[in-house]
Amino acid sequence: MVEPTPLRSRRAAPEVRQADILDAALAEFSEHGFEGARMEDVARQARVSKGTVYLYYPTKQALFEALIMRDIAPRVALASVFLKGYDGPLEPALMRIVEMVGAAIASGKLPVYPKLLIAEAQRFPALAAFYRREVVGKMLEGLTTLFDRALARGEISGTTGEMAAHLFIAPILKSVMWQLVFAAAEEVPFAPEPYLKAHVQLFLRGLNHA
Amino acid sequence: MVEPTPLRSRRAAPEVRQADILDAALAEFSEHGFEGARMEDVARQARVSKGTVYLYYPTKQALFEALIMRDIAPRVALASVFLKGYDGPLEPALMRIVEMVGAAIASGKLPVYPKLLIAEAQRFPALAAFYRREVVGKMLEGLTTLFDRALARGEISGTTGEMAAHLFIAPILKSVMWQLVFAAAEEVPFAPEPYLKAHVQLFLRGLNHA
Amino acid sequence: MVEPTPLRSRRAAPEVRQADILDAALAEFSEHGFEGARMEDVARQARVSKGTVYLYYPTKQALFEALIMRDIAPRVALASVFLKGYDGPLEPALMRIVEMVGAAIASGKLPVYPKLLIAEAQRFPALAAFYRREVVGKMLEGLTTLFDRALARGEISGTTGEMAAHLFIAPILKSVMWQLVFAAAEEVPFAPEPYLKAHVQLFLRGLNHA
Amino acid sequence: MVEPTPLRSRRAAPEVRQADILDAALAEFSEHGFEGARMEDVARQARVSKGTVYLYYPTKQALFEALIMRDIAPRVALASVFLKGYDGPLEPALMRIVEMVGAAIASGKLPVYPKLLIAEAQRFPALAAFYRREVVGKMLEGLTTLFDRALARGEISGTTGEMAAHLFIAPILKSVMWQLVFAAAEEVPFAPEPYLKAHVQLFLRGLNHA
DNA sequence: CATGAATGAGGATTCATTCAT
DNA sequence: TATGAATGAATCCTCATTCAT
Repeated sequence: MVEPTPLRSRRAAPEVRQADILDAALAEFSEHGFEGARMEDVARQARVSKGTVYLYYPTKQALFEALIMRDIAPRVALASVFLKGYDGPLEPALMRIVEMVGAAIASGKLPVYPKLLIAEAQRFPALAAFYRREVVGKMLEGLTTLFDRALARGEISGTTGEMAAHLFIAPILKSVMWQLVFAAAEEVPFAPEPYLKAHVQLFLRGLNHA
Repeated sequence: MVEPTPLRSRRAAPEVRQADILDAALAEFSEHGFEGARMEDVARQARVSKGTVYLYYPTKQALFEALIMRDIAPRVALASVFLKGYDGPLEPALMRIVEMVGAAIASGKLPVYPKLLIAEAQRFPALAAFYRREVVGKMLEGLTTLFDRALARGEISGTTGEMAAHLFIAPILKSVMWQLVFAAAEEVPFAPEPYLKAHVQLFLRGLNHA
Repeated sequence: MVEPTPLRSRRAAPEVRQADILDAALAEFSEHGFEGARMEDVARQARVSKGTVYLYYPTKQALFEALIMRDIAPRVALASVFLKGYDGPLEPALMRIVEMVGAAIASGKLPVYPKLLIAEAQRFPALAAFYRREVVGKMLEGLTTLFDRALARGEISGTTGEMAAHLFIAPILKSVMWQLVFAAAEEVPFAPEPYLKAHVQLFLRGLNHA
Repeated sequence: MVEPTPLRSRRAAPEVRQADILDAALAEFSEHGFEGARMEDVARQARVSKGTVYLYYPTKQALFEALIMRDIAPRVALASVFLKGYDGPLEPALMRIVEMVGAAIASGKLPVYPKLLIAEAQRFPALAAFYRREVVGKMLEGLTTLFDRALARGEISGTTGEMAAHLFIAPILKSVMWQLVFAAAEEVPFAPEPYLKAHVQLFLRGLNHA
């Protein structure tokens, strides 16, 4: 007598469902943090039942980790390939990087992963370690290679490639955090693009850029 | 029905109790974040009963806010006085600042407030606004004054005081976050002192420091 | 972390569970009043878990209101139909009414709603208004119709139908309250039947009943 | 160093304090019922400390009982003396009674004891018994005497004095409850005076009043 | 595979009562 | 006597997780 009215065609491919679930999880974790996110809301937003979420991800923590894994690996791979393959002059590369970050911030599609990681690192040391190794590590490696080559070419001088990499990313991190934390509280929003471009210029000058 | 077993002499000065409670709250919020912290644990760590915590702070959120307020006001005042009163050469001032940050990181007594703020900003917009205005704003003001004077003296050039202030703090923020997020995950801990000193030197060179 | 021990077969019809829960709520509210009733006890008595109660009734107040609604609507409808459809002589109708009340009191199955309403009216003005309108109002309407017809027939005289209705119910209310309040305190229980029958006779004589 | 600023002269006579406390208790119990009333609010309203309340009344229940005792004894005594001493014609006496009740209702100073009793009788059987015996019992005794004398005089007939007493008070009880429960919910407030006067007339006619 | 009703441990908050001062 | 800070048992409600269907 009861006629179930599936909200979607009864069988979407499992990959599709998993993607929906992770999308929903991203939205919920972003908005409420790990503790604050409710599995029920994830399920509803993914248009599946609570049980289905548990079918693919046995715990809330597993869902969180899967989310991080999914979204980060391809981006890191892309960036890493770009950085390691690049052998041109430094300035355009750095400019391109900060332009991408600036555009991401401006578009409002800023990934909330850094914020989530900062907030939840203590709760999930394994996750922090993973992020440190696979994300931050890979990115720093790529940047270090970039700067090492520039040093070898004599394009810059006065530090090591690794140090340069660490120094270079600091204002990027600051811009991202600023946006994530203070966006709502700022009367006059702090524009990241001019800031990041000034950073590149000052940074290169500091490195005796030819 | 109630059989009280005083955990300590019935009368410590209320200020002492409040301080104990806030200390305990700092520890618990730092370790578990806002959601994860349990009022019961705060009470236990402060060696008072749950009821006593509520005697002074009517809600968990009020406790959180009181904590932020207590620890931040005096530090900001101190730093602000120093920065606005200072009129000497730039380099020693910047070095002193990064040395203090480096020492704080090394001592393990790093304040967790930035991390807490980043994690909870969305939940407490008012708190984020307060922090933006009273802490970050005051510090940036002080630094802006510092750089403006150096610009006026011709000690540096090529940017504005405000931009310089924003650029200067980025690696400090990165160091602090790095420590708070990755400390446990690092095989070889990233030493902040050399990094911050290199930052100052590169930064000043970038500003055409005389 | 959760180890469910189903207290009954996992699937009773939801209507059955809701009925069980409302039955349990009636018992608990009757015995302890609104504040005194514990959701846990309601759940235990309904042989479901606390969570299940909240599944159907999101708050204690919602449970209370649902309870009132469930039990009152059908009774009022029945009584109202009877009263409005009746067009015979007055005395047998009034006698039948007081006999039903007397039987309810004697059977111990006296509905506690009037008592609950009196106790909680201040806390739930909306509920009091509902009760006034849907229960008391409908009953008085029915009785008013009854007396108006008797007046029109010349069977009684000397007042209005509405006044007669209000006067007629007073001893019924008193009997019910008496039972609910003093039942346990009475050495010699006050028998409601003779009282209510005397009421009808005296009442009709007062109305110049032919 | 701390200079206590007593809210009143340090030592008011204990009787005065007790009276203040009971006044406050009446207000709080009336508004919130037994469970809902908070000892702290009673203390604040009586302008004493919580400890002082407990000095005179060891528990909340004791306070509640003391309150009932204080306010009821004298009123009952007064009414009882009046009723037992009265030997005049019935109608003026009954009219005087209903006028007093009507005035009390109209003045808004309706005593909330009946409502409190109804709400809390189950929780405090001893209190219900006391009320039944000392208040209701004494009042009914007085009324019974009144009606018995009228019967003896042949002023009325057709029932017993006790039955008449019970029947007479029903509309009074109804009026009081009506006011306490429905006052806020009524668009057109039900006026008790005409109702009660109609009651007396109909009641006496029913008793074959000469 | 998918569902969603059911579970119950957990945690924030309240408040009657105590007792050192 | 009088105070009010301190206590902690009690209770409402939430939500991650389970499992019968």
